[in-house]
Amino acid sequence: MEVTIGKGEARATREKVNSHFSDGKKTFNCPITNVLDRISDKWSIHAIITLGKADKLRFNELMKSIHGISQRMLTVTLRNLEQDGIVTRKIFPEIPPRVEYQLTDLGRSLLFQLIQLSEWATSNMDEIFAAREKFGNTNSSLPGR
Amino acid sequence: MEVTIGKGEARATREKVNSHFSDGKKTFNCPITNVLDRISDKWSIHAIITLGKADKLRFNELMKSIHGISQRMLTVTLRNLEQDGIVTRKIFPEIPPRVEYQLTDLGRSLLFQLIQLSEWATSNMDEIFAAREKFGNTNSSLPGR
DNA sequence: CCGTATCCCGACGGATACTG
DNA sequence: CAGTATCCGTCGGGATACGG
Repeated sequence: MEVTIGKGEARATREKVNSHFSDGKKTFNCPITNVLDRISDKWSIHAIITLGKADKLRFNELMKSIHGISQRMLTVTLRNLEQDGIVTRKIFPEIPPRVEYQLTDLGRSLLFQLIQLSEWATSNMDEIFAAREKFGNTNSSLPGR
Repeated sequence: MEVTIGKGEARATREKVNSHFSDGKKTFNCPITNVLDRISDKWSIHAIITLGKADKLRFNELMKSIHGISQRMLTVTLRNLEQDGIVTRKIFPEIPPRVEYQLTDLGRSLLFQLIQLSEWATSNMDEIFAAREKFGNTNSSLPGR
């Protein structure tokens, strides 16, 4: 068992959560709805982490690095991230054209959070797969989404 | 500016990312694709954090706490979380029936990550809204998804 | 090379009605 | 109370073709 949060810490954790979400106003203008839903699409996390691995990347380099993404979705994803101030888009007026994408400071601070999340996912993947199989279902990997 | 990662730390961060993602096998059996995509749906994060706030919750209590969720989607979301070993579902054979949902240890360790993410979102929401407006678009809050 | 413009399908998820 | 069952609209996102 990889989980390190003991039974006794459950209450403390709950209090910590409450202290950050009990405000009615914040619930209305919800950070999850307004911010996290934006990066919960199919490709944003991949794009951010890929950019985090390499500093600057060109469009085609991103295409090759993010396995399975289409040209259209890469464009859409990058535009959203740019709009949210998470990546910058620098155009070099050359022929053939070159465009470099790079995380902003804001983007890198988000990257830091996503790394944590990914590490969690990596550490607990086996346990989750086991749980899925135990549940009675067949194919545990490659869920439809 | 809320961002605390300095320019000089960018390289160090990149190395840290690489050390966790450079393995070809892990990229193939990708933790993001296999685990995070699962909780990237419309309601999972809300459900997990809501359960984190209250220890045990009944079905209707979750309905009331998660603003806007439908009966169907709450059921679907909880089943997925249960299947992944993130929540437990305890049925009390009474009349009227009672069902209590609670985070598992695995769920609470995930909750911890999601809190961090939410805190990030809360801290940087203003900056993101500002970036969205600056981009030239109108409504910055309440994106369609 | 780096996109945009269309077309289109499949799923996500809401609304509603019904059951143990 | 805690769900299922069904219907159905919306839109995320893939494939393809074209443009600067």
